[in-house]
Amino acid sequence: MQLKPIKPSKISDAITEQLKELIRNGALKPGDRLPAERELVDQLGVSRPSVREALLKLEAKGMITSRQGGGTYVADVLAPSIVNPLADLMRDNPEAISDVLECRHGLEELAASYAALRATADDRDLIREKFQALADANAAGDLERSANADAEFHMAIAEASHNFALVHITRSLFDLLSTQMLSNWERLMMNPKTCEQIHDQHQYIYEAIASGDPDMARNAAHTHLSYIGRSLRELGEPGGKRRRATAD
Amino acid sequence: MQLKPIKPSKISDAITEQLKELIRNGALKPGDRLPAERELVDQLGVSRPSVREALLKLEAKGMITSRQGGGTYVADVLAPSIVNPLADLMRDNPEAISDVLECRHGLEELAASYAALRATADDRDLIREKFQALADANAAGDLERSANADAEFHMAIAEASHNFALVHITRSLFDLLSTQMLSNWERLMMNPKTCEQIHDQHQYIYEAIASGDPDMARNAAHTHLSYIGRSLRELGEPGGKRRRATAD
DNA sequence: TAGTGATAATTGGTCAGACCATTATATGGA
DNA sequence: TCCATATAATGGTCTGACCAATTATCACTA
Repeated sequence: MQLKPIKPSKISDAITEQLKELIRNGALKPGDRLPAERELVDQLGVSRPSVREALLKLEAKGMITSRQGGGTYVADVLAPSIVNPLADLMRDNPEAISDVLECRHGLEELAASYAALRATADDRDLIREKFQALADANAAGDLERSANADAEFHMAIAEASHNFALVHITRSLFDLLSTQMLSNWERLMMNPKTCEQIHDQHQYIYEAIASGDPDMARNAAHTHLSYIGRSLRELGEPGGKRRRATAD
Repeated sequence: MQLKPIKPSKISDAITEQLKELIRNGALKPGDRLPAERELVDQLGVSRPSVREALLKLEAKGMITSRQGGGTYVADVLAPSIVNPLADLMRDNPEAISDVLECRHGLEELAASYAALRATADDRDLIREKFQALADANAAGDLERSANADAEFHMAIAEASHNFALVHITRSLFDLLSTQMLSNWERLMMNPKTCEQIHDQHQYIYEAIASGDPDMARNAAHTHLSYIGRSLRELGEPGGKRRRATAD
């Protein structure tokens, strides 16, 4: 059974809650200026470190911003509030992004292999449908639509693996990379030859799954994904190679 | 055009970045204890409030947790977003356990392949060490110790892949399956012949990684894990086969 | 009068040192 | 050996001060 902590009694938490409530109910609107720290100290009857802790937490959540000498202001709600710690960990860190990408690709090979073994007729129809939608979007030159179609194509394969965990993790990694994916896709699709090759690779994957050959499906997925990885590296890091083993 | 702030120079931000990097590259693993605040003060040459600010930010993001008198510990950033839903799924749906196992095995093959490519001399030493510890525990007949050693052996391989996403997800799945693993291990080890074969397979994996051949490492891992999966199915579901494609 | 520049007040950022509350560890006795 | 107590370690809070950046003020000039 889940019990609440007896004492959540950190002073700064109480202050944080109070301020969050003010922002929630509209007493503090985006752009409003908060009272100065020393003023809050007087009003709340606590010390300045406690007030600062509370403000720091809100700032870490992106709800307020502070400028030295300027004051503290309620952040614009329209601003993207990144609360996902993992996304934060990956931001400004291309290496971490490629790690996640690499991981996802490994899972997709696995999914392709199991999909070949376990896909039902309905699964195969759905994959074929997504493949067709992707080809159409590509032909139409609609980059955003084709990027989404690509994601749906690969997710359909994951679902055809009939492995709950695989589907879930794959989807999580997709979400994690969602911000990156469109730009990656755009860079890849700039080259018509690359575009054509990717189309062929998708078709091979589909055909391997449809024919029920797990090894062929895995190889097709591997070929496709290593091609994508290679292309992205060439585009993104001209002359630069991964150098992970020297990190320590 | 997007310009960077001229001075992001808050001291605590620098500390935060440094700690995040340590978490990213695995120097600080989930569950690890951070140095005490006063010790960080000495090491970094800054004041305690600055250190506290940095820690508070990380805590607000959910990357660490602090207990008064206890210390500060690294949380697992992937666990909440990916593993918690899986834990729920497994509780409601025991069938999902084999899915998670299957998924983990796929990730381990991937890890073995990348470990062969990227393992440093230190990595290889650690893997060898864990392999030896596993063999010793096995010889001593200590089931619990050998089950733990097995987990550590496979985690050492994951870490040698130098892919932080792979390490985190693998660790999370290990934790998720930890309750199952001991009983599985006990069932497997009841048969001396199985025990011996598993030892040989572990050795092949280690040798493949040490020789730096990714395909061989992947195959060795695949052989090992499919053997485990097969053995468990034979032991656990006598006469019963997976029947996944009918699940929907 | 309107604009401009220097000056002062305000405000967040940082520091030092101290004490308290809680937890972990070592110590000692049964 | 085991358990209770004493001790140390650690995060939480506080006071007070000074620094750095910003903003507001106001006198001065064109």
